[in-house]
Amino acid sequence: MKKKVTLKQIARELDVSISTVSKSLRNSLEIGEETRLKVQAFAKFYHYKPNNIALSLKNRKTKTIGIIIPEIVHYFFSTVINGIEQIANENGYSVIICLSDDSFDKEVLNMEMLANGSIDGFIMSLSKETQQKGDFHHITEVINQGMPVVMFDRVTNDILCDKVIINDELSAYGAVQSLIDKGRKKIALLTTVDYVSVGKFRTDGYTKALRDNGLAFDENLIIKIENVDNCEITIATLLEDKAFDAVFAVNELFAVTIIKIAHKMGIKVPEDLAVIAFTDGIISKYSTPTISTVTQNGIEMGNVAAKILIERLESEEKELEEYEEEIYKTVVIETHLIERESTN
Amino acid sequence: MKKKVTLKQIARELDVSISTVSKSLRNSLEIGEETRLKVQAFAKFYHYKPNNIALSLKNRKTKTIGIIIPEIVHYFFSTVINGIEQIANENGYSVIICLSDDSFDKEVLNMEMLANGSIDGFIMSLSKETQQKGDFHHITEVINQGMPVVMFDRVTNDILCDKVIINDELSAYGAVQSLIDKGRKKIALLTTVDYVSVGKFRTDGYTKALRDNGLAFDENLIIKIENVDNCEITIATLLEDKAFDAVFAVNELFAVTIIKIAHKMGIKVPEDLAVIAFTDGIISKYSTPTISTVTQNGIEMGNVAAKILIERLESEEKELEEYEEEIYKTVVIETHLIERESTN
DNA sequence: CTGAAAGCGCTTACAG
DNA sequence: CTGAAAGCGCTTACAG
Repeated sequence: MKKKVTLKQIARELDVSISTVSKSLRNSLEIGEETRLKVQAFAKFYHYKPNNIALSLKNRKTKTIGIIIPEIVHYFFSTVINGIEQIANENGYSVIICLSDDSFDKEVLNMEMLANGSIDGFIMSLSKETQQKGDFHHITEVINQGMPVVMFDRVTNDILCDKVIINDELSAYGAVQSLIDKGRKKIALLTTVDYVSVGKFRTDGYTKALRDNGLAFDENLIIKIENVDNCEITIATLLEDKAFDAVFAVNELFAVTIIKIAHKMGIKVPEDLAVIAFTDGIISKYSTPTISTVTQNGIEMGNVAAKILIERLESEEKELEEYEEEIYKTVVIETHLIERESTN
Repeated sequence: MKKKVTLKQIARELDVSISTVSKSLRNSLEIGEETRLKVQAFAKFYHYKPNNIALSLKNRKTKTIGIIIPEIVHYFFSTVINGIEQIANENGYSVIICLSDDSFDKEVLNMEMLANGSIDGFIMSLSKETQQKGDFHHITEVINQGMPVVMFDRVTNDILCDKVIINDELSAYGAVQSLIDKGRKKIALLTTVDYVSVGKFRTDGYTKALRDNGLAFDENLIIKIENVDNCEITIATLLEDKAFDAVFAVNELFAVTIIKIAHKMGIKVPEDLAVIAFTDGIISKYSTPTISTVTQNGIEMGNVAAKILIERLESEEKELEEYEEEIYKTVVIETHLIERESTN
């Protein structure tokens, strides 16, 4: 068990000062070539690597990014993490991930934990509960301390910071329009209870598309699902009545659920019922029939979020404390429609 | 922009020494009550929180766990992370996650990066490439430095450390047996090229189940898939010949693929073809028909892995360097069969 | 060309 | 009861 070697040990071993070792390893020309090479050879032999923690303390930056997301077992979020990780690694950053489990308290706790020096900046997506409460003090606080925050997907207008989002309303509009273009007239909306920002915007897009196309808006065709495992009867009743010939689901889980119910009832998708879903994931790709979706490019969201954060981090170094007004940007990532079997 | 407050600032403000502040905040009875309360009140008011990095450096432990996995966009691994995170948080640890992308080089890089003081111990699952190469020097090195490693799922016998696995062979055996119990005679195996340890074990279980039941082993019924997007013809040909009436797939992606091909050809699942898959995930649950699977309880694997690691971390503190032989354990997590529509 | 000193933010054994 | 000192592992401005 050979413990990691430190500058101190190398110094003692080689009978020089710690400063000399440090400078040699950083290739300072202050140090004579002979000594420098000797130290470097020795360090290499013992696999010397500087201690990250010591560097962090000294430099007052950790070269790590904190990510806080509601859920990791969720294709979209995993995808975003992938995107962040990619850019982070390219720039010599690590990522430390905390899950809020959609709980306000966990989100606060995790942020406080990470904010105490462990990371240089945050990339986060709000928990449902946080959106519900509308309490963002923990985020304000972190920002006030000078730690940059980039929000993605589930963001809020109440916080001034960089944001990476998609245009939920417009994308929903496009999805519904595509159904209309295929001649569907009675389009239902399968949505959640609406305190989550994105759910609301998607509903808005749906409503607008109907209106712009002169289609009647029918309150009864807005189906709010609280619990997926428990919505079969409601949906079955509506299907029974042939109340609609197409459905726009705000997520793929809802989409596959209605497809399965329809299947059981002998209703054919897409012939009798066209289905389109928001958020492209694993389910849509492998469902039978495969499901048309609006893709949220998670990788790209992650990439962009990481780039913005890192840029801010690195620029801070120079213009330290220049009191120009902070100018935050909101980047809108393009979505697009993937047409699959469910809309034929 | 009020930067985080430090002990030093509090000390200056209150005109006492840094030591006094530190002790007061840690409630040392060395300090007089009056001073202690005064300091505490002040600290509270300014939201003082100790700097994690400084603590890490001082204590020579970071209270964070490094996780290295091949892929995060993969239900099983996300699930394990969830399990780890849960236990970690309960014990005041954070997790820092790195992805190897199934690349040996990235795995090595990430390990070296984290090993330089950023974390106290590893939980990891080997990348495919690492398993292929059989090169584990990076892991040995970390262990030699005294940093505990817990491996899960994709492990190797070449490294002595704690492990959390399932019994792949036995579980595969069980899955195949269940098909036999339902009267299936010609059972195909849908598998990968076999350098990944678990793939091999699952194949062994398949073979053994056939043998124990006196069923003929037919080389032609072992279908090795290199690329899922590209296997349709092979499978279709075999299906055409009615070469088999059941299939055991080593993952759910293969299972859903064969179901879709069968569906196209008018072959009924489960009537004409029963399908069972290894690893329960999102796809199996929402496929049509839903797919019977062997579940790998990722949450539990994560829980157990985290518990083992933390226990080792905390026990190290006491018996520091007691040179008793390290005794490593391998925990086998129970799997079980979830019967769904695909095996009726 | 080399090294002692100060410092990043903290803790703790030791003096007083 | 309070504080100065040493130290975790490093870097760098400053002496010599």
